[in-house]
Amino acid sequence: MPKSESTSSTVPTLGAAAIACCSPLVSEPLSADEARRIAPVLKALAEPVRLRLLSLVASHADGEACVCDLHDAFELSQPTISHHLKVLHQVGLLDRSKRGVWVYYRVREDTLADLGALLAVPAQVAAR
Amino acid sequence: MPKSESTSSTVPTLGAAAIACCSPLVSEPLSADEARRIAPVLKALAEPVRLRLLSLVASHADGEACVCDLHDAFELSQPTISHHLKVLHQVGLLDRSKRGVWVYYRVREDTLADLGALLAVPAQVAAR
DNA sequence: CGAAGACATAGATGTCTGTCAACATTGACG
DNA sequence: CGTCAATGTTGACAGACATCTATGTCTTCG
Repeated sequence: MPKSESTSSTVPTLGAAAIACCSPLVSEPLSADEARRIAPVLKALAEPVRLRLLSLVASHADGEACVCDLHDAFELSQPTISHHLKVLHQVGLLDRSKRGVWVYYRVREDTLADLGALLAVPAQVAAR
Repeated sequence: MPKSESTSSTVPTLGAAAIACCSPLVSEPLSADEARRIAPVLKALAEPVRLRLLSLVASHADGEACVCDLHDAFELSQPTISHHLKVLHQVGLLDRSKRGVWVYYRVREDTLADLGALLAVPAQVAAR
């Protein structure tokens, strides 16, 4: 019986739930707590290799990619790639699912979209 | 005669120009160069204090705030706030303008909006 | 069972970074 | 001109982080 992983719920305080609550950055001052919750998600993205990893996963066929595919795209050791994927997973930007020997990663579009909305500039603010 | 600063052009390789070129993260794989250009901007944002600083500046009256206002909102030394503001300025997220003794910072909405667009999930991708 | 392959974890190491204290700079004002 | 107030700069230091090698854990397959 194939184990149906539930690693996604390992870090319940991060991910989309940490961001969806907040109004856009430029609309009202962010509280210290909100900033502390959101910063790790941005920090996970703020690394060239992880940015490319996320982008690669998202644009891969079927929206998911296994570690081997991703590893081949970089000149980095497999543990390093694994480490970066873990970081992206921990903050809720990537979903993991193990099928057979392979582990597939998929972009959590809700988290990414929430981040995008947080950074977006609402029309009434832009017309300043 | 009040000096009209041009500190904005100190780091021409960063800011909005570094991001506006790229299609959304999830649309196609990011090149290594694009990732290298974009990551510093995200890294500047990926810090709780800087997140709050940007948010504070944006929601301040007239969209700008002087260092003294910002400093008062944190329990950090003035040099530390100054350092964070410099980081945000260097990547093109904040504009500086000195008027008399005070230095006013203002959010560069173009850079921020470009970042938001980069992270946004286009409709055709979301409908997967 | 045993070997091989895919991925994760652990420990080590060099580099980056957030913070502060001390000092420098600049403009207002008596 | 001299003092004060608002910012920026420098140097130092502790903690965080990206990367590697070595090793561990599963899963498949002969």
